[in-house]
Amino acid sequence: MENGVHLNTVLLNGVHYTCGMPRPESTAAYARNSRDDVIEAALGILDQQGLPDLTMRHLAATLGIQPSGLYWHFPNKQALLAAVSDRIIAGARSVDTTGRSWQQRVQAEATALRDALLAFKDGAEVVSSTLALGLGAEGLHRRLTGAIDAGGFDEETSELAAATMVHFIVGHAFHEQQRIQADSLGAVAHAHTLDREDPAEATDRPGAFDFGITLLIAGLERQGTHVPADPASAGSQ
Amino acid sequence: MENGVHLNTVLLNGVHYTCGMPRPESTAAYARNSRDDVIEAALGILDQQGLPDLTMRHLAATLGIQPSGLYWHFPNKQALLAAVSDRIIAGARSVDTTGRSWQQRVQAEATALRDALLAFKDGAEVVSSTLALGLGAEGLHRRLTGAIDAGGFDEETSELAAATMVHFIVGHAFHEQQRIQADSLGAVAHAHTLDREDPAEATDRPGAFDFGITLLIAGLERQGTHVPADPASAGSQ
DNA sequence: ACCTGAACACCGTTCAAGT
DNA sequence: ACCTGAACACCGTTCAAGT
Repeated sequence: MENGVHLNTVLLNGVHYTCGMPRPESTAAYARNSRDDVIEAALGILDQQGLPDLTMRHLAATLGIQPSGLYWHFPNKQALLAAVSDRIIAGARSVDTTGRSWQQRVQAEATALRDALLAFKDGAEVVSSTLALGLGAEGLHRRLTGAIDAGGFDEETSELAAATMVHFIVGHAFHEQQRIQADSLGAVAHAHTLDREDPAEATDRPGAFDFGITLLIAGLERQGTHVPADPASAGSQ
Repeated sequence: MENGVHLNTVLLNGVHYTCGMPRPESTAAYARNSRDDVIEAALGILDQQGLPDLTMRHLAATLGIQPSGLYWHFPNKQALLAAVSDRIIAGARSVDTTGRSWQQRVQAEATALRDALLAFKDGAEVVSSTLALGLGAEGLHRRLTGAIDAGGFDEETSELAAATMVHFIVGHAFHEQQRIQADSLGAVAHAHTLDREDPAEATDRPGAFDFGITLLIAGLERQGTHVPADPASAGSQ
């Protein structure tokens, strides 16, 4: 793959790499990517090839640098994925609040966040791993708590309900994205092998997402503002 | 690692490997594991080392065979993990149904399933990936739909509600397990760096799980038996 | 400030062959 | 029935050094 032409090293040897100068006509021996360039390239690979192909080596090749060069921008791959996650979440469209009930607002926020996860291939999986690890992607929580707060619940209720919704939103999107991929891969292969009774198949009917969110909102409406901590729960022990 | 002593190949050369015979005193040149042995060993590694150490090579070494030997038992690693997932779910304790409301039953089933996920290190992550992929772990769905059905809901409602709960249960357990691990690793390191305001930290207070399940049950109680398909939902388009 | 070059210590999977 | 041996095509990460 190396092109045999001689590099312009003679020119480069005389450069004073005055550090402050931003992108000096890009006459450099290597790519000189910014941290943002790296994230953008990662999002590109993610969307067009998927998470399995988002390797440090592949990403580096896309940027025209060596794999080790990435470690100047990020301490490790997890940190890179956290930055990618934040970008995916930040891409969620903003919701028009004016004149809407808190229920409508929660529905709209949840849908916007789900759409953001679905906008990138394997987006839900990336965000899932990132927020399980406790890195980034707090935008999910923030927007949902904000919407629920409008219902006048106490802070604890809002946060717990938001956390419940986050798990559902991400889990549902993850599941749906995998199903899309499985369908596109095995569409022809399994086309006439359809003796369908798989319970996982029942989940993907349209409206499953809206149903879940509606269920949680209905739960909040019924609970009111009190936190259920009574021993009547048939719970853990 | 190879011990220099001579193998008992002389004895082995005379063997008629009559295929039906089960475990013939185990006088064999190699380990002769059953498929079940492999799953058991995988569960052992998972529980004591965690998912990152559950590699085909490590697993093979534990069983005393070559990595390639595993591919006689399973077509690939995903299939192995699916079998491991099924085992984890099957380990959920059974719930005493007698004289309990459907709400209590749902709570108990959900708790039993969560406990099963938490019983093995990284159990939630393994099950999460498996059921996202659409392989196995349907035990989760089955038990929850069974419990919800007792509330007299129509089949569609039961299944959608169960799917919602599955996402919450797995997501919550995943999150909690990662937090446990992060705490155990960085307990000393971050002990006096605690200027806490992380919203993810607010999630892990005890009762967050019960809250989520209670919220979903309350939602079901309010929804009754009708499926919300009216255009009043502030949903996706 | 941003990257190279080279190495280290790994992966999952295939396949012919052995017993 | 259950596994070996050897190979293929990869991984993430470190670190001294270069410009």
